[in-house]
Amino acid sequence: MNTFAALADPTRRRLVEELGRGERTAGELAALARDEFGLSQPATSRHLRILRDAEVVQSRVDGARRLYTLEPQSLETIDDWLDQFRSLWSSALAALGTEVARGRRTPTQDTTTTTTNQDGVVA
Amino acid sequence: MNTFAALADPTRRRLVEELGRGERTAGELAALARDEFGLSQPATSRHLRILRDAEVVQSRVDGARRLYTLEPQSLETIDDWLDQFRSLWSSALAALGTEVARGRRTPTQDTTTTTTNQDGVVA
DNA sequence: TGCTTATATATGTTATTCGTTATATAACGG
DNA sequence: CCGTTATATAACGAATAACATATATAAGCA
Repeated sequence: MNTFAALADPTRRRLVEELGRGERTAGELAALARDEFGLSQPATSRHLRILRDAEVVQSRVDGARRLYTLEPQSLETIDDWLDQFRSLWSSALAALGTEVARGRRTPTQDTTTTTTNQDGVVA
Repeated sequence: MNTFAALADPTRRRLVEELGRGERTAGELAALARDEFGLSQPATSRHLRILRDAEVVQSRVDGARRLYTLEPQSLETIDDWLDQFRSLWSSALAALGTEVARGRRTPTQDTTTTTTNQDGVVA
């Protein structure tokens, strides 16, 4: 789960967003990072290396260029990690669950036959 | 989107996972980090501060204890960010999209009336 | 071949991160 | 009140991160 660290940097997230729209050359990505963040070409190259090492992106050679593509599986890993928390916000019961977990004794409305991950809630 | 940085550390992810199961005291979390990572109490306290600053967790005072709870909205932010990429893996067409984006001329099977984010695919 | 373009790596600097030990703060129990 | 418990902060060092400038590598082209 090195992926989180790779995405911890705003520049890298921006590069990943761009690659979400399709394949890009290193030069196109460097231009983007220069325009939006004022970064030098080597700086972007370093960011791309970090993304490559984390397998968030992949590159292939095309003559003198390097073409980068997103590796969606890496993002899916994060999505999978989030699964264990999704019940805490995705259902209508999320707010209730939060209330109860924080010690409220009288939730707004009674709810039977439900489960959440938070303590103090019916399991 | 400071959240990614907060979750970049494995110890902090573990603490968040634990808090996903319900409210915990700082001491319980410190014990967990000590047992699983060999960390000192101050080290865990620092991790908790980082999670607090990033609003991934919240704490409240209970006598001499601090009770920590997860702030699920922060995780939802990540989930929302992932939305723009989800089509790249969630559908059966994801693999096909990848193929085409990478320059394959003859996908395994024809698919009409679909859209993906990747270049070279029907929009 | 030799200049130019495209991209990566090297180097040095500064800022940040993460850990430890030591210490402060505040509540608790006798 | 005092010792103990619970937790945070201070101080410091080692490792890492991120940037710029300079340079290497290799392809493209006249």
